[in-house]
Amino acid sequence: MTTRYSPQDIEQKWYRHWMEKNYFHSEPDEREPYSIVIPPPNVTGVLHMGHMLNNTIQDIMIRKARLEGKNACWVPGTDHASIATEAKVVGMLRERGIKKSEIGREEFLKYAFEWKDLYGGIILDQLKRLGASCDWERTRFTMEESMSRAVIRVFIDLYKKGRIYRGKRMTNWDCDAQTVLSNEEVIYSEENSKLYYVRYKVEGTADEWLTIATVRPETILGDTAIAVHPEDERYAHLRGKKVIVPLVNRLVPVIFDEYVDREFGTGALKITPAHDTNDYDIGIRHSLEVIDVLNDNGTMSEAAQLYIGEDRYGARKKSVADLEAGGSLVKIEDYRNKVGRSERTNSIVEPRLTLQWFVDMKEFAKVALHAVKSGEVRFFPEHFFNMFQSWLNEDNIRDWCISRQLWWGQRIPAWYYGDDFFVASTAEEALQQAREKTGKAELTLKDLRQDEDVVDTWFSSWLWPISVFDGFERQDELRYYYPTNVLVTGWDIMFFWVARMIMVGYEWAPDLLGKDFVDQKGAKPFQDVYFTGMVRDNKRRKMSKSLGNSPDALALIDNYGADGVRFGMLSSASAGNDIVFDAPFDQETKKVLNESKLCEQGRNFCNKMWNAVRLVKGWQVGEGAGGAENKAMHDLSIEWLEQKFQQLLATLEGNFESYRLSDSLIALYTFIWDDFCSWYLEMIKPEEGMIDAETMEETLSLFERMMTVLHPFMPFVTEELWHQLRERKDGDDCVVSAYPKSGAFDADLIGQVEKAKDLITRIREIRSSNGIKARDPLRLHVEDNPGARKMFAIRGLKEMVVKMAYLEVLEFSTGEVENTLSILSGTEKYHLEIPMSIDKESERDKLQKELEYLRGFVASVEKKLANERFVSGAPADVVEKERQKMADGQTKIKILEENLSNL
RNA sequence: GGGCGCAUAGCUCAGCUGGUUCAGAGCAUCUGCCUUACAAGCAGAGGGUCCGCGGUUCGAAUCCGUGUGCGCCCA
Repeated sequence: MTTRYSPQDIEQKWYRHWMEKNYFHSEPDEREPYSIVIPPPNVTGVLHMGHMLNNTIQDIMIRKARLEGKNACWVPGTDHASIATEAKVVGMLRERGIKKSEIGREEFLKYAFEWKDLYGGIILDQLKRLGASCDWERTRFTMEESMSRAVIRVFIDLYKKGRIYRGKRMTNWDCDAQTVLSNEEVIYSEENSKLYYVRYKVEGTADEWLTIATVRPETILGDTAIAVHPEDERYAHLRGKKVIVPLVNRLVPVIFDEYVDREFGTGALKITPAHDTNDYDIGIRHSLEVIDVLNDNGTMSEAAQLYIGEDRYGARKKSVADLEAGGSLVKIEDYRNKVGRSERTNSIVEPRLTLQWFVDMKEFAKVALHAVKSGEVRFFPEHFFNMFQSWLNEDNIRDWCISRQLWWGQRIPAWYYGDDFFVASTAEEALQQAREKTGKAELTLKDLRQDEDVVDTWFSSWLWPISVFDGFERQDELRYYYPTNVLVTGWDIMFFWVARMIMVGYEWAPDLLGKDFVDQKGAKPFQDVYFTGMVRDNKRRKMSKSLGNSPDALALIDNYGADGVRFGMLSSASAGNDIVFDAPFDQETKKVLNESKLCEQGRNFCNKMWNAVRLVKGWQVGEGAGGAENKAMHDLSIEWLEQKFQQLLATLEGNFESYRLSDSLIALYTFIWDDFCSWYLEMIKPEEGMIDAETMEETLSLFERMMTVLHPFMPFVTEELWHQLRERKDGDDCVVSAYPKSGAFDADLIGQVEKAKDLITRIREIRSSNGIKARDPLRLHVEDNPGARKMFAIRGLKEMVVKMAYLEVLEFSTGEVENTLSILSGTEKYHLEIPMSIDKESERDKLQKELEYLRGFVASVEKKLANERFVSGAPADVVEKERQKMADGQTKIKILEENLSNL
């Protein structure tokens, strides 16, 4: 073995081995299932920090379950990401000189699938580098045939139930992509704009004007009212009056509505129902006309009357010029406002009325809310329920616009004939319906026209926990794996994904699986939801490709190994909290360096364990090596570490229950590095390299159990060391080893050894501060008292202290020993001989300080105990603890006082 | 404007049901060590008015109120 651990070859080797052994594959059997469905990344995606965090957590949960003997199944896959993928494919075609509009739908989809086959699997391969133990045979894709069938089935089902409808709605329109965007696909940010003050003449007056302020003067062409606040005295006299819209000379009413903010601009608001969400609502309240002045592509429509065919920005310039020329422009101010842009095309989003398909969310929201409120689905951390609730409550819930003006996706199963439409799974069925409805038997397929749009990608994803098991078509697998155990996802998609999956579970699981099943196991798609935080840079910005503030995930793996990166990601990620990733920023190149102190710590940890194996494997096993004294010390060391290991297992169990994975990893790190390497191995380390067989065996046994327990967090290094430790038979791999059962532990023994460790540390401290070499033997005298007697009665403990503190002599004494430094450890008193004269002055100072602190401490405890309300009010064990503290404190004070007077 | 969250060591964060084994970890800093596993290491050390103010309590980093600063979500 080399002196340094190098992850590169080792990680590839073991991943290949695991795959060859097919360890990650799951088939239903009689074992308890443990299932997770991956939040499917976009096919267009590449691995970023968020994925690494998220998938590391899933891998930990699934590997732990596997080690515990459960039938672990982690289903991977990707979603088709309508908008993003279509944009990529259009880009690819453009490079080849092909226009989307020229080739038609079918041809386009061929190219899209071609693109997907080429690039769509990249992120999944990257997950393998991270060590993700997905069941790759089960890899799914949301545009697969059976998953698409499920989408259509659910669409039709909901339509029949009256929960999908078609309607005109104010939607976010992307003029470049010419599609509706969901709210979540629009990014709002502050931008510099202008506020134009425009005056409208009041009808029937010679020179009375009403001035409004707007950032979008081109929409004046669509104005159908001016609104003011009903209590605004400035405008009270205008009740019942009309004003003339400039440029188009349209006569529109002055209306009174409380929505208007009197403080903003002039307190008068132009109302353009076709192009503003709030205006639309006001328009409905006041029965206003809706004039849509924009075409799909962002140019002015015929209804605008002016600038027809001109794009919206050109129209803005011209309208401003014309307003000025006509004397309607009062002034222009600089202004900062929030502007919404398309996440995909960066085009400014236009609020626009369009005919769309909607899912009625009222009932769904209630069900999802109840599922979490009742505890059937548990959130970790819990406080995310607040956000969940505020989104799903009756006042805030909005119907879900599911149509997208794209080709890449499941086409909406609706066929039009004139003003009628027919929702059906096939054109033939739709034709049948059309014939019945119209009474025209002569209708043919050619008379029908299918909706051009596709459904939102999330309409595929919300079926994921069921559809990955083909649950809408056959239930054998669903019956076994459903409900899944945990969903691990970012809180940013709580609404478009988590909530909707819950809705689907409750809506369809009872039909698919039957009442008995649901009564027993629940309809929910998952038991727990673990929300991960966002990975942010040191300025607290979300790491993203567009900001360029994210280190390259794969480069990090190259630098530190997957285990190192997993450690780094996780050690700073407590549940739900955002993590600030520590990648440094190069001021000169303005680029994030692919470096990380946290990952370095993980890499160092691997190296530490690697070297521990080197040490252990370097020992020769010899009969009776070291004699009886060593044997006693070894036995104690083993016993102590075994007890601590049990304690560790109990801690881990508790942490896992509540998804405190970061705490678990830190606990393991501390145990392995400190307890095992720094203490245990040093305790048993033989002088001459010969060790007795029993100690060797115990050490190997402990080591391999540690590897199993650490395996979920750091799978590669543990597998490698598992094999370095012993010769293994085929199939005897760490990844499928047995997770140790936790049991009781002897807290008293642990406590006694901790006391001994404290004594050793104090001796080392004295060495360090007095410049005594670590290996200069010293003489230690223990003052005889029952506590010390008890401690040193433990077989092997004295030998252990002698060895770890490099003592020449350790013996009981009754009185003071000349020229010694006194040590107070626990409530025991020791005298350490040192090979130089003692600086009594500084020693006195030190003792004095310690004494002061202790007296203060004891005084506070005494005060507490003197308080009747504490003694009677506090729990008995707390009071008892305080009494013990006081007694110990008093003993210590006595010892310190003695020491002082003896100086 | 409505809501959620955060504020603890120089930095990044733990601290789950209030009780000096609770003021902690890692990194960074300082001192001494190439001690036969590991310098990607070993042995030690220093460092905090737990954001301010008020309250509840026998007792508050922890609970409540309030102020300030920051982040996010919704409008």
